[in-house]
Amino acid sequence: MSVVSATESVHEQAALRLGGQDQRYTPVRRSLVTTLADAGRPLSIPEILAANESLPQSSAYRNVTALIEAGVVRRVTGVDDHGRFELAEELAGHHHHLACSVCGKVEDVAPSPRLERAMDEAARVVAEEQGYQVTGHQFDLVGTCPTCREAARAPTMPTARAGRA
Amino acid sequence: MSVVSATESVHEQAALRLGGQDQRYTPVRRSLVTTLADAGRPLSIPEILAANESLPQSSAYRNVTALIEAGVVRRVTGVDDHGRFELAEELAGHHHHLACSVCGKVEDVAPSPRLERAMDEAARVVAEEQGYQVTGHQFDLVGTCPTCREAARAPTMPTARAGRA
DNA sequence: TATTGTAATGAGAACCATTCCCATATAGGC
DNA sequence: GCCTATATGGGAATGGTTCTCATTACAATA
Repeated sequence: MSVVSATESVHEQAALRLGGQDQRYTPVRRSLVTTLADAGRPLSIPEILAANESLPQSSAYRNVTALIEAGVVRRVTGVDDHGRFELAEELAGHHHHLACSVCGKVEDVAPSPRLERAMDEAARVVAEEQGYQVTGHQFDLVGTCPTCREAARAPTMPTARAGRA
Repeated sequence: MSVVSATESVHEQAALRLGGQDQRYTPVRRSLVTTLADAGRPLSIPEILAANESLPQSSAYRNVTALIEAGVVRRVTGVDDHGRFELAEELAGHHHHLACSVCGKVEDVAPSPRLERAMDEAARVVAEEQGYQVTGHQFDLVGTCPTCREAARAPTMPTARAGRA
């Protein structure tokens, strides 16, 4: 559960975890990990494709899934139609998210000790009361990013959707 | 921002909010609100349809969207492929969620004052540091529900998906 | 270095939750 | 009752994600 921060160690960890499942750390997978590490925030598949010109969509989806199964990458639920992906906490460190409800962009937020303590306590209480085995938590802030606040004059309003997450 | 708890008031509020947008509080919409109020946890469209035998899927989606636009219903992002819906906080009260990562079911969790204070503080800090206008927060616990823990012997493992939220 | 088995790749088809379309039905206001 | 606007519901369309399959790259072994 130790947090590894140097970029090289991220690749080592990824190779190790894939190897543990008889899977290879191929160039495509390495570039995916690099892209996610460099971004420092959860990326959607379109964002990943934009950062990797020649990467086919099907390879992006397939390899992101492979990395999830190996525990290298984690799926993040955002506010728009796209799933977003980031390095697993063991590789990128524990943190939270700040999502823009207008454009869907998601930023990383550093956790505070006080908040973490309060959340752990809440998890304990709930585990007891409802009989769940609590494995993790997610704290997301929702707001409007500076860019979208700026653009708020031009009436490009956020659309209410029943739709996909 | 006052919390209305009696079921009748929920309908009054719903009618009021729809009326404010020149929309009608029709029988279909009333039954949707009743279903969500009775459930006491966020429901997916399939769950809503199961509770309303004769309701066409298209009407469920269309009216959930109408209720979202009127501020009666809120969309919740869960851990599986389905969007989930619950009454807006002004109607159902502020609370958090506990999602089962195996079957996707979501339960409501009562908030604790200490946790709320910590989260508000976190929101303030982030608003300052990143220039966002923070409009809300979401705290979700993830775990395994008693049913799925029981079933964990039979190897019906949760599937890793890049997929839809 | 040829061989062989296994996993990865990429193009496109398939899938399916969600949205859109349109003809019909219903609710209020006159 | 009539008129107009909104709601309904069946089904088609949309589009993000997943699946299929023929091909290619890799690793180990001889």
